[in-house]
Amino acid sequence: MCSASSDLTAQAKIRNAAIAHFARDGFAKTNLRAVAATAGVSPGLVIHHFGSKEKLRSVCDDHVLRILVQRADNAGPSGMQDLFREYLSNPEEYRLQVQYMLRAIEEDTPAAGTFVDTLVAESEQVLRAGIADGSMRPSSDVRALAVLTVLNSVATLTMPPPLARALGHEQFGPDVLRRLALPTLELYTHGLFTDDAALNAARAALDDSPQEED
Amino acid sequence: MCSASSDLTAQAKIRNAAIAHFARDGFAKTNLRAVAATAGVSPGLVIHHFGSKEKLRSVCDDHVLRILVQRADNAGPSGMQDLFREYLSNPEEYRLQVQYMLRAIEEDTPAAGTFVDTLVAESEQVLRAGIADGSMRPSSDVRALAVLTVLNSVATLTMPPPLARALGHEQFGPDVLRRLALPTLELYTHGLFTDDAALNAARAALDDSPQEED
DNA sequence: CCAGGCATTGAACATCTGTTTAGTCTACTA
DNA sequence: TAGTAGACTAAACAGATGTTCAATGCCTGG
Repeated sequence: MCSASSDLTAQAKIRNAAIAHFARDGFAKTNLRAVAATAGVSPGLVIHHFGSKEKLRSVCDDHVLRILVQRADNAGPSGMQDLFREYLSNPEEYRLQVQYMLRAIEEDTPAAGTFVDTLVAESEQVLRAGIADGSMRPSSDVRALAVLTVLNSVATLTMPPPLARALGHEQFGPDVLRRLALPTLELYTHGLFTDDAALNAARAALDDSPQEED
Repeated sequence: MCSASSDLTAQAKIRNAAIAHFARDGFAKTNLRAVAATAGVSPGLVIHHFGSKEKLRSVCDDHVLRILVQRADNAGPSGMQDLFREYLSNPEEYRLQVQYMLRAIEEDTPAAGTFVDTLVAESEQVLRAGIADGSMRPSSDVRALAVLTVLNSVATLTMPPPLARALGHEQFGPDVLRRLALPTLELYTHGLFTDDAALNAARAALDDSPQEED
């Protein structure tokens, strides 16, 4: 849509280039000269417009955050499911933003914090609704379950290359996601264990040492 | 046990310092001067003994890998369960090594690749055994399920700070692990959904777009 | 047309960091 | 005792990188 780089202001070109580089290589490994090069400007202009590499990062954070929460709001409160669906159906642009935010989560950026909070809150809301209407099983700790589902979703989208290779793919992508979809849904529908042995053992173990000892 | 740094050779002190720094800050953000400082030697000596920062990394990789697989072998082939148990019961030392290896997985190091392959293979073996003796439900894709369980386990141990904070903790640690244990076991025992709607929908969706059938 | 401000650049600067080098000290050996 | 090899250090080197600066071009308001 708005990918004609000539139409964009230099600030926007720099920001987009930075988002791409930060998403692909991470913040530390990205240097401003490379960002300036893909933006088609001089290194000095980056500083002139954004002040410093760190401020550039925070601008990118806010920009991606705003786009993602806006999309999430448009798509309705179905939690992480949307992330997957959009990831599968959408072109490069959205993948880039998701990848950027996942990087930001790893590097513990403020914007990533609010993004995660949003995801967890939505997920918890979905879980409580599902439990209320009987489509989901009650849980002993809905909050923890929400964190768990978000964690597993984020982990899937950030799947490290070694694990992707264990499935026969060079790196994570739509193919891997499709391959994992069925086992994941099977797990979420029927569970894995056929009896309560492991669960009861865990309950007993947690009762033994209810607090932390270190 | 062997933490009296005076007893160690300079090579070992440098290696241990490097492992600690790589585990805490990652490879890129770690500089040799910091490693040399915590090892109590000069920067030049690091190069003198290891040749380069990259070779130092590979030595650390192999060292940690050897320790971890040795522990895994001692504990028997119960897959990731051991990682958690040892993580919970053991002092700093083991946590450091696990953290180091998780960093290596993110950065896609050769040693991390073999470590992941070991985990996935063990996990798949455990799953097939469980399915055979009836303690686990059959899966449409055992290999993918093995990757999924390893992925979720690794994700839990590498839980990013924003998600840990969503549970009220400053960062990941034994407390968070204990908090997640019960919901995880509940999920693995009973599943989450009360009917097959989502599962059947996914099956239908995957039949619609059978991208590749390798 | 002019003046001033803004975008932009190329070069320079300062720092960080991996690495090299020359030299010192120590320990062992003949 | 003398010599040699290796551990070790301090200093310097070289490249990368974030940032600054002076200068140039461009556009706009007066």
